[in-house]
Amino acid sequence: MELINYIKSHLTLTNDDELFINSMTQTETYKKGDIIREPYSKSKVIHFIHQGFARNYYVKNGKDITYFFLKDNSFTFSVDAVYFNAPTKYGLQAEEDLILTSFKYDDLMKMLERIPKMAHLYEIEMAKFIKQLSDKYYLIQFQSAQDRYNSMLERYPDILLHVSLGHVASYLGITQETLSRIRTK
Amino acid sequence: MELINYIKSHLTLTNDDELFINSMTQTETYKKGDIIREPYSKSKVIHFIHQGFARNYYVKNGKDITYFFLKDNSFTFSVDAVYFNAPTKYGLQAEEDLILTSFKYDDLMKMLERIPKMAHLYEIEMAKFIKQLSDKYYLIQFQSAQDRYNSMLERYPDILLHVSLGHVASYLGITQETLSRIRTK
DNA sequence: GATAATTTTTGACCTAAATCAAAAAATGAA
DNA sequence: TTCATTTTTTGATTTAGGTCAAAAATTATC
Repeated sequence: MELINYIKSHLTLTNDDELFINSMTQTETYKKGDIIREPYSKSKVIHFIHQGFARNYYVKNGKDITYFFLKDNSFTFSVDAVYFNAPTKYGLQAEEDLILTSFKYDDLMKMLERIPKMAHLYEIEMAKFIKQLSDKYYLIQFQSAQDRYNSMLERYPDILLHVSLGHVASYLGITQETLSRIRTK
Repeated sequence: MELINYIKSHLTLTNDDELFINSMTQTETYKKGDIIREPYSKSKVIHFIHQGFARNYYVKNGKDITYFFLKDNSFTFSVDAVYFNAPTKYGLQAEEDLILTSFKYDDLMKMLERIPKMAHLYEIEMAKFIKQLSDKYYLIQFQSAQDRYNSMLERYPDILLHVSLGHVASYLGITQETLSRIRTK
């Protein structure tokens, strides 16, 4: 869904508001595997996934580890960069061909000033992110590899269709070999 | 620090604003070990820790597991209850004698309406929470028990002084026995 | 201060999952 | 369709950290 339609599905915009928002956002396309943001960037850009599938990742001891998967109709940005002016560990990569609509955090603030009811939408988006992080944390803290895979199957079966085994394994905090063995059980 | 002073350390309040805020908040004290909120509550109350030390916890297979530690001058509430009207897995317990200032989420919305510049403070508090969750997640995803303890020592040495070994161990996602062995290394 | 209750440490053993390595399968390119 | 590259599976081995149990130390209660 386009960003503007996503917003309009939550609140009513005047024509002028719509033009204002469009003037502050840019839409780009990426190919599968493209890096949208490198790790250690301090970019304060917020991305909305219009179409496709992406992931946040980081590199640790030479290993590529998936931090988060991102579906269409979701937002992503670096909390470290935007709120703490610090480089983020996490890069952003297209898992498949991608259409993104992006805007600067500072411009978001201008939009919220002009269209105050959008602030609540932003608040909800932050809450969604907290909930996802929190659920994921719960999943990993004391569950076996099998349990982790099971709840992935249950909650995000669609992700498994889009993504290589290695990316899922590191997301679940297990090795690729272990995940492979679990799947063939 | 008192909630009102915490707010005033970030922005200027008129006398009227201050009275308004005070009229919507309540301060209570708790003893070490007291349960402030039971797991599975749907309470939409936001707590500010004025003095003392607390933790979020949950129970899994009969085991008590620490989800998060909470220092003074921090806020805590259930994202599930407030934003998704769902019961939260997590309870809230005083790790030591506690003074809390509490207010309802709905009343926070009234405060933000009246004092719009407070909205940014709330936004920052949500961002802080995301950062903490995110850092904690990073810690647990692919680090050894030793590494987890080390970064705890480095980043939150104060927590270790306040809290029993078992509570710290479950927070780090390891058993109490393992943590004990690590400490005596 | 003695006893009870809780918390922490130590020990022996076991298991889930990591590591290393190589084969098989799938995907892509020429 | 063949060859090259990447991804997934399978196998053998190792190990970090879990489990169970009991002793020691600390803290709380009468």
